[in-house]
Amino acid sequence: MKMHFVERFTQPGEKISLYRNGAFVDFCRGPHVPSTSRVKAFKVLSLAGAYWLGDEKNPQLQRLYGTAFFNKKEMDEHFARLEEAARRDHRVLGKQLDLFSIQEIAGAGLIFWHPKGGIIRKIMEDWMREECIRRGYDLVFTPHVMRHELWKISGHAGYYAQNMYTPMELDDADYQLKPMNCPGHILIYKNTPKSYRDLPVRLAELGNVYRYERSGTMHGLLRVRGFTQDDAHIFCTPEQIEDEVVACIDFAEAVLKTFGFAEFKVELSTWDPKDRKNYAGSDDKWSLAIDSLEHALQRKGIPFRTISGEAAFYGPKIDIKLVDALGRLWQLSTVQFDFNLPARFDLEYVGEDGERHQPVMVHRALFGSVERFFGVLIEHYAGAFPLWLAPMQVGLVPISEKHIDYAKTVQSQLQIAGLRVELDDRNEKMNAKIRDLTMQKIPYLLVMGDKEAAANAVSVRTRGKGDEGSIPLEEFIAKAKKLVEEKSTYL
RNA sequence: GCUGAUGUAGCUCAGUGGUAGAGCACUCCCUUGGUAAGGGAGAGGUCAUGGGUUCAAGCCCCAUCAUCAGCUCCA
Repeated sequence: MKMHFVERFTQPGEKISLYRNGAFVDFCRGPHVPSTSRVKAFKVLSLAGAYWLGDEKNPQLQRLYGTAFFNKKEMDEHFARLEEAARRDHRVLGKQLDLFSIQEIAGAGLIFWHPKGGIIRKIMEDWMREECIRRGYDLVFTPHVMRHELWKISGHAGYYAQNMYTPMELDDADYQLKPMNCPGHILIYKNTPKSYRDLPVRLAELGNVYRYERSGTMHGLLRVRGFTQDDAHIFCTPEQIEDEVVACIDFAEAVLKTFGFAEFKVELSTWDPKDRKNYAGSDDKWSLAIDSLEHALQRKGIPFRTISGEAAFYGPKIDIKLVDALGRLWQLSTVQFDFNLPARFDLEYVGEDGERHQPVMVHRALFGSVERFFGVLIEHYAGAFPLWLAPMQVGLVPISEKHIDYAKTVQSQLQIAGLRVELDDRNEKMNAKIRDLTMQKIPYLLVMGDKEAAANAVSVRTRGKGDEGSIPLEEFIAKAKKLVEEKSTYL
């Protein structure tokens, strides 16, 4: 193995390096620790296969993973972080909190949203749809299966075929599940002639797409075979691009802020002009698009990293990576140019000059995938959702059977106020009810006995704070409604 | 897809060739309790699926499916 590198790096004029630890001499770019005595804390982590030179066509080697630190404290902190991440694992929390499941009998990578996950999804989707309408998008719905002919025109049947479910034959035609929503939106755009006065046309859809993922690649909600994109396509004139991109970034910021993510990083992926032949679209279009994206980011005053050669073949893009509660990065939102599809579908609009022009198309997804966003959300909050998102917002704990009637009147008043309530009327001691509901991470538990029933009050136990004493029911309702209204992350 | 591991009750897991187990959850009974687990009884299993070896398989062998840790690829 080392001979491969010796041969590769020992061309005339090339500098090579050798490292020595005691009797062990290694041919390596380095650096190595000067002495193994510097390594005060280390641990073997795992054993796994890895492809020779990272290419799956090459044979696999056994790779032994380990980690080392200058002292025990640093190592302990590292493992504490890993444990914290494991404790927040959305797959584990999804089971404990009964949010979603994946069923072997139904197939890998296909998500079942249970009632408690479903209500969160409904809140996410309602918010997204209303926000789209407020921001000038039109909502559309497109079919889940469409004829193979369409995917040939869009080019997916060619360059995306490995990721698509195979066609199903029906009458005289082959139909295929959609891996993307773009062609559907394009057909709606094309259905009527467009004037420059109609632009920009912004079509949005929470579209279910299906992609074949290789068997070893699925991971909970984060990598699946069927998912929902909060997808939109904006058809506009070249002059409108910059404003549209700024609006998309504003929108993305609003999404992240609303769902509790304070931090994010932005990357601008551009082409590599030296590799010209690998990109569709004219030079003019590329430089206009890259300039627009850059100007938009500068106008927003957002710091970003430009990565050349990372663009899709059909256009440059902005990727927004959010930073979660543990400092991990997640790629979700994306704003992409597409020079390919407007040409393939021969899109046009009539300009001020009375001539036909080709519109520019921007593709954007903010949650990215509703499933993945939900997975990240679960881990970010460790399952302790803010009040407006919590599937069960209030848990009711009658102290004894005598207080169940009062608890029912409290329940109906909370429900009338629009709150999601769980009444624990089991034949259990109060302590057991508090424990069980606490483990469900319910934001508020209301304990009620003789004193509360007499005063039309509730004893409030707030998640993470404990017993906060009795207050009038009306007061609690007003407070809870306000926090929901504000989408507060505090209780 | 590849390498390695795993798959037993709703959940978490024990069981290493000879009658399938525990805790929690569930049902019923007793208990009516003031801020994180009261007590008792009961019910619950094609031991992932399909083959094979054996007098006998949850356990050994093969294949398939799924999951996990990685690799590779992505929203």
